[in-house]
Amino acid sequence: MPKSPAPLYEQIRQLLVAALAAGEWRPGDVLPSEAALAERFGASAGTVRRALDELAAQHLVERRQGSGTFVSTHAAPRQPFRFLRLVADDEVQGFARELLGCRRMRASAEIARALGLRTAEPVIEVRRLLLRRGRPVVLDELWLPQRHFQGLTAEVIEAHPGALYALFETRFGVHMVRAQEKLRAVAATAEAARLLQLPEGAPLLSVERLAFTYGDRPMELRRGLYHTAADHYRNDLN
Amino acid sequence: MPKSPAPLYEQIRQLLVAALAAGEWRPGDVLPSEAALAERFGASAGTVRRALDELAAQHLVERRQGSGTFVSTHAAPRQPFRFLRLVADDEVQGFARELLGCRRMRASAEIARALGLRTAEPVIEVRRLLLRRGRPVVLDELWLPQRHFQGLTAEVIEAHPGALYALFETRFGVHMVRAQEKLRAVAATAEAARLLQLPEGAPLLSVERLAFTYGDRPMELRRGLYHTAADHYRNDLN
DNA sequence: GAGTGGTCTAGACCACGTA
DNA sequence: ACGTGGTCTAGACCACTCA
Repeated sequence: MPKSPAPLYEQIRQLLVAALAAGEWRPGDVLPSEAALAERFGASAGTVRRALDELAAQHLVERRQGSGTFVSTHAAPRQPFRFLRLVADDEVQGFARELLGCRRMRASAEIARALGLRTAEPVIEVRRLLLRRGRPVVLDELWLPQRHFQGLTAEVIEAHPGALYALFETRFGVHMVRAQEKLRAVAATAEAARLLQLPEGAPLLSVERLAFTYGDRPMELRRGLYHTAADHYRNDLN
Repeated sequence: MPKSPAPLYEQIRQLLVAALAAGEWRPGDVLPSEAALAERFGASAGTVRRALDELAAQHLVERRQGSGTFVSTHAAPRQPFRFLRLVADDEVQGFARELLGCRRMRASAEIARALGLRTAEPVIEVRRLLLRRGRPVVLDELWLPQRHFQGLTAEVIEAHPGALYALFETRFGVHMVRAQEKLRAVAATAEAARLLQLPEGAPLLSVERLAFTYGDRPMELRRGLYHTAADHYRNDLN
């Protein structure tokens, strides 16, 4: 509990997040206008505007002058790989994908801890490759709490043309809002080397990601192994 | 040239950046109050406030309620290593430093291109180790345009207790504002292995950083090799 | 042309830090 | 007690999008 109550724009921001989490508006939908929201929350337009600006800064919504304020979506619009920081040295864009597997399993202690589950709760494991110019550059393994992703199978993934996070939105109503990554340099295991067509022991960039949906609830643990010979992980520091 | 002129708050922001670059206020100094700046620029307090908020979001200034608006500094206050994303797995903080060398040299083509110099222009090269619990974890090499760092020697570095970027501010008036990093996994060379006390070929995280001062002028090229056994590079994605 | 977000203003009041 | 930034309001006008 804060000593002094949070400012009104912050309270409104939280109410809007709660409404987004409850699905009042889906990704891609347009929100009510500032004036309408001001009336709904009994605040001035300026205060609602501030709340919306904060949400836009967090990429929860997207503002378009003349059109309205829209719920952000991983589908279609901008980058289909908003959270993927791997870029080609020659700036070539895009990846091909190859699904390696999708199976149900029970959460290891580590996976359970990361996702806030009990050990041995059911999770779904997905493994795949990302390729650039026909060469594999990323080996991805990811784990999802099964209760939020009922019905996710290899067929569903293969049938979906867009990014995984777009599939999660449209099919399961799970929108990834932010993520934390831990990076390390590791030596390729025999299996990783085989899949990435590298010698065993080759240096790989290990990227462990925990992705969160509305309300900071962890919804995906992902471990990527990036081959960084002709690609690099780009990061901007402010 | 933009068709329509930039908004007033953006013009004011740019004027403030220019004043910061010209040294009208030094890192740590307090800026004039919002009201004073509003009079100076002939704008309303709200418009100046917006400009200052943008600068605060970019970490160019720091606002303290009741005290004033201050020019950001790498010296003392918050993190002495604002741009260093390497954290210990057990969250232990801080590093010891060991200077390996500081010498004048001529810019290679690559260094010149990164720093916007002509090939063979004079630069200063610094090499050092960062240690945690007595063990080396980072091997840093960095290159600086000599004309902006006249008088930088090993003795000057050794005599300075704080972070390098704090030294650059106080001694050379160069404040690093933002940076771009490119990360790769590489195999330790013989020399890197020796300095980091690792077997040759061990996987290392290579971090190539280009740091910019006011006005997006590149002022430092740095290449770090991070040993990521008990530490990891942390990144937050929004 | 109607409706949306974007800019700019003026003013009131509050919260905080310092002397 | 004073000066600072932080919040909130009300209203005017502009710029853009789309039917």
